[in-house]
Amino acid sequence: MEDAPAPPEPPDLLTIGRLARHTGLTTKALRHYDRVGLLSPAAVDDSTGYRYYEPAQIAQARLVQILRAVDVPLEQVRECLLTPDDEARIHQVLAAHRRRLQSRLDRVRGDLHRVDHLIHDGVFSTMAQTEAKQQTPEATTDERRQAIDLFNGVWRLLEKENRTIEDDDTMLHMAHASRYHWGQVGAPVNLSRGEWQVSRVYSVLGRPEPAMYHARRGLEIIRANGIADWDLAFAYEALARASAVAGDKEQARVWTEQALAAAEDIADPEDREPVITDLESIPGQPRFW
Amino acid sequence: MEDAPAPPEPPDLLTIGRLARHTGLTTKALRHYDRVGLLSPAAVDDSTGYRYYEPAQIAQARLVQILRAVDVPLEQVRECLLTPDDEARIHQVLAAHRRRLQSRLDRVRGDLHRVDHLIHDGVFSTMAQTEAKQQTPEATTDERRQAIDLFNGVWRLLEKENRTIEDDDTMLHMAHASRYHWGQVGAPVNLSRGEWQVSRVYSVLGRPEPAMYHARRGLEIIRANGIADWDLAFAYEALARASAVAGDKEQARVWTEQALAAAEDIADPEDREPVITDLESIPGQPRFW
DNA sequence: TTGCTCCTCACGTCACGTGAGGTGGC
DNA sequence: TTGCTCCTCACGTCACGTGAGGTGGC
Repeated sequence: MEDAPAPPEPPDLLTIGRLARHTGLTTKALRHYDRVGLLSPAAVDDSTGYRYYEPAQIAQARLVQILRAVDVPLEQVRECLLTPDDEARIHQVLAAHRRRLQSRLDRVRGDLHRVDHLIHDGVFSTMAQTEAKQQTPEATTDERRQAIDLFNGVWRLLEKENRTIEDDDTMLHMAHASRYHWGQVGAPVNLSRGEWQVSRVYSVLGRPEPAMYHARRGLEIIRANGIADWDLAFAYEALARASAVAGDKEQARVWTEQALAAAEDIADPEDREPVITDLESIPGQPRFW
Repeated sequence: MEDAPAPPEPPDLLTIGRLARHTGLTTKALRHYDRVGLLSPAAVDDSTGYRYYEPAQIAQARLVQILRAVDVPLEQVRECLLTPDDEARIHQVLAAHRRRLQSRLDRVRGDLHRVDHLIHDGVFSTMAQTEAKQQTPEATTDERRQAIDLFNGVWRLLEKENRTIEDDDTMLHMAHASRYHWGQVGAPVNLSRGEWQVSRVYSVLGRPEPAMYHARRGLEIIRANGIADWDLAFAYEALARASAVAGDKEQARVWTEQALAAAEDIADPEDREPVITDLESIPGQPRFW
């Protein structure tokens, strides 16, 4: 009574193609999962090499599909399969993956902005600038160079997808080191930006107390020196983010409004966008942190 | 009078390490560029294998660094080096790369949203839904399934980074096909979403006339059927985007305001964010298109 | 002798996709 | 006989990074 020719399969077992159709995975992918031991068939025909899967494996394969569809790395998927039906474990994996994706997003967004600048200013004038910087390594003091390099290094780490705990240490101290060197050679605006970055690092690391502290210091420096425009908007952004990390949604909202208001006063409209974009990455839902 | 021990180098030529320091590239990267013939040293010492670069190559290497820093593929970098000082060519490459990055951004953003939903709703309830869908393939008509699959297929192509002209063709016709099948079996809301997607495809392909046409049709269907909420906001978004593609900044601004106003009325606040985010990817600067 | 720069392989990365070439049963 | 599903290698992807093991001149 079957309308399709029955493959030579034991009853109730699925061939690789059937499982593929049940799950939205490709047969190539399923063979790959077998090879790497992520999801192996319940039985294999010795003579033909045909793979046969149990019906219970459909759920597992489907879980793999769902996780891979949002690009969870195979190793993390493996962890989810090891402790089946462990919603808490999966939740952890997803939370970690969310952070990974956020870093990726920041990175791509950064690339996009820089490409826009290259298009806008032209590559050769950008090159001329870099050249000027690098040809006079003595003109800018070593310490200034160091402050800049450290600042950029922190950015790179913030955008790194798989930071180890050691990376976090490095990033943390590096941010302080950059701020320190700015303290030796920088203008007030450099100090406030240094405080901003230190605050950002603490927010990303989920430590509201220091995040809030340095965000406040940044704002104080800005006010004391009559700095406005872009830097002011970002000072409020830091406060909003730190508040969100602290779980204070109400305060986060208030500071976000302030940041948006300050963004309105930014002279160059093209400079407004980064503020808005950045504000968006503030976790509205503290449960993700 | 030199303070560093002079490497055994012909006068005025740079060793690989020096060039690296001049450009911010690593020596590993420079050796790689040599291997693949992207940037080869002017001279190589036969006995030691030492690479020596001409001072004129500093500018080339620096260009490579700048482009790679924003992740321009090596093949595109190669094109920029072939016609030196060709700012127009570089501009083209950068414009193409901007599109690539935009696709990447959309993709990561999509993953992030889906992860949020998985975290919010739980993986198992998501699986239960998928199961329900797939277990009753006869319950939903084939045509409905086709409309959905085509719709999703268009999304995948929109997020693809290196669309060929054939991909563009496929995407275009696929969007119309999806809309057609919805026309056979869908509710008005499906039709409006179909029109929205068709409009989006034309916008992405830089064709304002049809983009505008289908955006308008989408809005008409929505109004005729009293549809509101999210769909209404996106209808305005499509009009804003199409206007931007047409180069009409003023109209784009007006429709964007409308979209934002409509977003305010969306019941679930979590559903507001996608609208805002999407509005942001509208090119404010038509020169990029 | 120690340091520093330079060299060449060979392999790893990440998750499969793409053939080539062939089998087995309806 | 034709179609369809299934199989196993082997190689490619992208841009380098990571050792291992060694050289050459101050």
